Amino acid sequence: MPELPEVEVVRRGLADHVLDRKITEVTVAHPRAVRRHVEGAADFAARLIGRTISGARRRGKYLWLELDAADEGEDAVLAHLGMSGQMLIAEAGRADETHLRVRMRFADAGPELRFVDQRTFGGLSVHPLIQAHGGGLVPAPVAHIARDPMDPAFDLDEAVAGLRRRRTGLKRALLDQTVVSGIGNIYADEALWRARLHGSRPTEGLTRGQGRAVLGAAAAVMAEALTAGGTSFDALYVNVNGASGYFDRALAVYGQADRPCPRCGTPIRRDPFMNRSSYTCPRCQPRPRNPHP
DNA sequence: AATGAGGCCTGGTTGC
DNA sequence: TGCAACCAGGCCTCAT
Repeated sequence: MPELPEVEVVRRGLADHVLDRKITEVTVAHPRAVRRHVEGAADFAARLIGRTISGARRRGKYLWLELDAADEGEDAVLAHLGMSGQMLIAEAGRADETHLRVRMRFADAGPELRFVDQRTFGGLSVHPLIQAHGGGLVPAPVAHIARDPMDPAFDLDEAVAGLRRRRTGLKRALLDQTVVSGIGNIYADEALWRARLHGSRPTEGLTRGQGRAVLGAAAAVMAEALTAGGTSFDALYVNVNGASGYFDRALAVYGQADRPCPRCGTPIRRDPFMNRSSYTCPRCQPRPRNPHP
């Protein structure tokens, strides 16, 4: 499940393999993969052919490749990996993946870029770069996405204030990409556990200290995941596929139902949450008396 | 305006 | 054994 650390690993891989390369051929194998490019697959391809990739950027879970320049109004290829999306660098001639959705070939005839996505929640599209609401030059659909904790311009106190302005449960607020971006279900649960807070705690009752604790924990756990994920892929495998090495060893609560809490030994509990699951330690993270539903 | 629920997807797993 | 139900979950759309 690509969240911020996984997407950052992909971004770094793309920066290593596709920068300064000129696109000469684009194939869209599945129209759904470019559904957010409203002008259609043919237009998507036409806008890329002849362009040179000049930057690999990321905000939260969104990733984009700048084309030719990084000025306002210039285009970028926006990628969202969704649940199962992968960006792969593949030697030309290697067999197609079962769920290959988009292929890009380059003028240098070197390795091609493939977007592979089993569940097609993700996709690619081309957009002009605009000023984001919170600052920075981003593709238009990313304008409403908040800065993430790894952004040098991330403002922790502003993010805490954003959390406390919400009228909802803390975990819902953490997953809301307009308050702070990059956090998904896995790192939300890990951050809440580290901060010893329950996700159904109402945001309006959150102290500034608690807000800093949970966002600080989110930044820390994602930084650790990035370190782990950044070491476990070979040169041509851009996607680390969920930081597989990290998942096994370092997750304290996510997916650990009935296993002992690493801090106190109490069995971790799994509860339904928004058509998915939340994992908590019932002792370290007691449910508040006034839980947000 | 802000919040929350539903829907989109497919392969692996679980249960009858 | 075979098949159906369930599960993973980010994000967009729509309703309240």
